[in-house]
Amino acid sequence: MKNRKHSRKREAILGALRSTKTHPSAEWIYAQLKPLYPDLSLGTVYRNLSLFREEGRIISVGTVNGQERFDADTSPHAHFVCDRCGAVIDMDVEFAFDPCKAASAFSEGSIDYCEVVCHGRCHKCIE
Amino acid sequence: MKNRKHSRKREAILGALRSTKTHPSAEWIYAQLKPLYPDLSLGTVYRNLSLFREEGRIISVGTVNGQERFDADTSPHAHFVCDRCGAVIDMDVEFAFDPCKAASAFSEGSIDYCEVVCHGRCHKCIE
DNA sequence: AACAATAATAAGAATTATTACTGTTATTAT
DNA sequence: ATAATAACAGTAATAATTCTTATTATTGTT
Repeated sequence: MKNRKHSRKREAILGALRSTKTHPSAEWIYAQLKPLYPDLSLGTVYRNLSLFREEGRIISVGTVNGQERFDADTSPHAHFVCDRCGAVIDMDVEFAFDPCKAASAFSEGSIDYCEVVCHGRCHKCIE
Repeated sequence: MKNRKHSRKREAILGALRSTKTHPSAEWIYAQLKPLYPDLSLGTVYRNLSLFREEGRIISVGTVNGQERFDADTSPHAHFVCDRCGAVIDMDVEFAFDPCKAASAFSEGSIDYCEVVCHGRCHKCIE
């Protein structure tokens, strides 16, 4: 969009997010990449994640335990959050509706996108 | 439930949340009550909101601009968030489904509750 | 009413996630 | 090549929330 220059680290950040389905935090991505890019700065991770989100290349899944979680899969799909361990899991459940369409009757504003987040306990935490 | 003593301030905090449909933050509730209870502490608001949530008497609507937002209406209903001004509005839209039921097929954990949040721009911000 | 037991609170320090700033480096265009 | 500027590291700053401790309020019991 803007005069954006190429950057190896930026690529790596997006790549790291795309390589996982764990919906990680900025901190997690930083920890993953730090060994590969020893002079990587946490601020760079935050800044680039913000850029990606502004561009619509990634989405925010919301905040879990005070940390924002991201997803490189921008297709509409629901998420499950384990309120005990903080895991965020994609829900392959087929929702029999599209929240955005269902909400088109909403008269108090214009809707860009919708999130569906279910909370509970994951398998590992139930046992 | 517990050995919980009665407290005027705790009542006031819940009352303040119940008195509005703006889904306020802890800070907002604090600002509302401070004139009435000059020795009210922000920490008290946070602590009691946490208690209410643990008891299921209120719900968290999520984080908007870094601040958690609360709702005293615990019945399942969707929310709209204006990404420009941060307003949180109840959606009276009748969802033609119950996310919790729709998600009962989810096999990776047990679901306690679901949230549906739509993002966009409110009327005031569109003009 | 006085009293002990203990829950609730105020105040502020501490923690933690995120953002802003500054000087340097890397990338692109000329 | 070199000039223009985006991107960066490193650090400082900010802001929301939680934690700690001494004090106060509430409740049940004399």
